[in-house]
Amino acid sequence: MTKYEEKIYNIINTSTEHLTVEQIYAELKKEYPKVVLATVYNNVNKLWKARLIRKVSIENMSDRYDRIVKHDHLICQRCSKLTDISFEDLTASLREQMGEEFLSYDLKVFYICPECREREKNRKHT
Amino acid sequence: MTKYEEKIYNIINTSTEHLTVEQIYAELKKEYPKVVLATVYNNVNKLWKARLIRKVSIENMSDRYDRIVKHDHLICQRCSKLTDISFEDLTASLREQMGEEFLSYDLKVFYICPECREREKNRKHT
DNA sequence: TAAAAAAATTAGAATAATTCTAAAAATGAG
DNA sequence: CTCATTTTTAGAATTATTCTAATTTTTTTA
Repeated sequence: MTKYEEKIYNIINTSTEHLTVEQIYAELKKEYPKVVLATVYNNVNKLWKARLIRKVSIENMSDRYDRIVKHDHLICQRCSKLTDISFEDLTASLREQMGEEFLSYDLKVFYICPECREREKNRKHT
Repeated sequence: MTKYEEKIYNIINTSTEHLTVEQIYAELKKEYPKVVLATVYNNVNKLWKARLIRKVSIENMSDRYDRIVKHDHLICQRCSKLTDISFEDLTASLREQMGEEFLSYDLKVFYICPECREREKNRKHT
């Protein structure tokens, strides 16, 4: 692992958020001010291909990078806020339904977050 | 519904594939050669906001548009081929796990398609 | 139905996201 | 240390998408 690769890996793994390439770039610059955006692209792709990080694609948002530890995602349909959550593991059920071909799955659950819910409730009253 | 909106809606709903904006544009041009790409963007966004079509985002692929009818997606980890599939409905289980806040979910299942499986098997033998 | 208002479409510029290329720098093996 | 390999850099190129303002089409209404 090169120094940038390692640092980028650490940034992603210690963050509680789901970072975009731009955010990783901003973070990386604090330690290495001369680094260039293409380096971030190169390294996140390398890490992703090596399955050391996860890429999260959501409609109308740029890709985000996340720890590999298995978990699901909760997305607010109003503000697009993205939160980690763990639902009951579906592996057994999916393997049963589709056999040995099964590799992995990605589950996104949509809801309206408490903040947006509150905001909408207030709007209705006025 | 405007003529373009309707036609785009029909293209998406009668296709067995998962179309990109470019593919919809190409198809639409057959009937309306003067149409412009921005019109496709305008209309798919309008349809998507009205929840009349579905947007499918997968890592490293441009967004695709799909019929709204509830189904899951199967994605080959080798060739990225995207297929429709229906797994056991998770609504009840998710509602039980997270309560009334639950709105909907999106499940993607990864596997290696028969063609890629075959190709890899052959490669191993040589 | 004609004129006015509203909505949709167009062309093309602008922006954003990502990849590519070739040169320079860093690393590593012998 | 020296040559070969890998990584990084800078910036151009490409792709995807949005925006703007003018034009066209559709709808409303007097």
